[in-house]
Amino acid sequence: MPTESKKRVLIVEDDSEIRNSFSLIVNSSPNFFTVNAYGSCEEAIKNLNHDKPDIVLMDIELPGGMNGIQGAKVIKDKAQQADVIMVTVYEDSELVFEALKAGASGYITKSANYMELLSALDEITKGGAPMSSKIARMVIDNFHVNPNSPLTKRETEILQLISEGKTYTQISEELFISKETSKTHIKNIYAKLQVRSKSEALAKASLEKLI
Amino acid sequence: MPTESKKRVLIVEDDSEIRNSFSLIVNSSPNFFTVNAYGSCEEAIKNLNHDKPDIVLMDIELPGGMNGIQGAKVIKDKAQQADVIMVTVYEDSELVFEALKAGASGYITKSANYMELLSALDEITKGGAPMSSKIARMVIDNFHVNPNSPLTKRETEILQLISEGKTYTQISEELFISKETSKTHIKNIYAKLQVRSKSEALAKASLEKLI
DNA sequence: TCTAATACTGCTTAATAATGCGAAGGTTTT
DNA sequence: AAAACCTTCGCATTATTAAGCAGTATTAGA
Repeated sequence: MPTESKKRVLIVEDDSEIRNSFSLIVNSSPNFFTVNAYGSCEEAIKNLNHDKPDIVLMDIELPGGMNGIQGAKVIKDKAQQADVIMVTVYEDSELVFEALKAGASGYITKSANYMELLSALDEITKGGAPMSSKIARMVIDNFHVNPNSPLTKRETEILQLISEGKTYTQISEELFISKETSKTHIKNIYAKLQVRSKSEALAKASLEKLI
Repeated sequence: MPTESKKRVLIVEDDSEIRNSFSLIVNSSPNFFTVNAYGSCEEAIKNLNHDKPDIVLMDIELPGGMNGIQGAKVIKDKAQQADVIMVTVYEDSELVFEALKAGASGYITKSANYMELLSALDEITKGGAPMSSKIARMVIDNFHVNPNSPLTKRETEILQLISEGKTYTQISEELFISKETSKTHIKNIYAKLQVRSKSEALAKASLEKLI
């Protein structure tokens, strides 16, 4: 594969040992090459237009200024075509979801060996989302709706309509019930969830995966 | 591995050819065995307490009565310990997310061969979430926040507080601004999103991934 | 079959939220 | 330097929502 069609990989990692090791592995592949490797997001962002990365390997725990999550956000803003893979020592915690929200499309650990790193690059190149078993499960579990909801079917139905932004009147029209009935159902929902407004009900519903 | 420690796999699939083929593959493994194979959810659910499956391979497109998504919901309700893997011909569409919400922990295609099926079972057994590259990416993309939000930083901050169920007063206290200022920001958010209430703003924000 | 849970309807009052209008100081972009 | 945008603040009015209180009808389970 000629250099021109090789995927351009950008590395952002403060540990020079890991940085060099990753860089060597990337360059050992016929399909990828390290276009640059920086110790901070700031440097990487400064040279983004010049480096034009296809893939960014982004350390999540960067010292000082900008961390990997903020960095991913900026990179996805300035170079949407770039796929960001987070590199981290921690596999659990809220950080994973924050990174995904920031625009990361993959998640590998710093302990990744030759094979694991290259297969992550392959996976993302073919439109996938490389991640460990554990993270895949975390992500999937995040979708699951709680089967032990305290709400009745009707209440859940109404909560669903609230989440679509419907007013009392719209809900009653949609369900062919009186406005007063909608209000009663919503009152009951509030009592069960111990909230006092639609927005608060939605916050709790999202937290407890009721819809 | 003695039978007692083999994982109990339940198959729900209306096509008898696929059903038998899957059953044979499962039984060929030293780690799994087919505890039963049904053509409908109803049958499977009826015998759930007897079959005690560890893993359910659930066809998503079932004819008649209950489809695979409804089936997954009931199974996760009656047998929470069971991991459900959806089996489907379609890989895209809203169905994937519906299945995940219903409680599925994996997603494979009907064209899955020997290797693919067994590695999906292995993957789910070790706590992962087997799925194709395409679906992994769909799922991950679903987390991404739109980097081209029409909202300003402050407006996004306020929208975030709205999503936590906060009132005008609470928002103003939290941000050390007057209640009137909160109202102005929210008015501006409504204008930009073309909505007329907090709930509607949240619905639109979720749709367009603004927070 | 009874009965408990759920679904439904209505009224009143108080609290919040939504809308429209105007305005001023600060920052960033052109 | 002007223009455009962001953030902040206030007032008046109307609309919608929240809450409390009361009751009937229907349905699913013991």
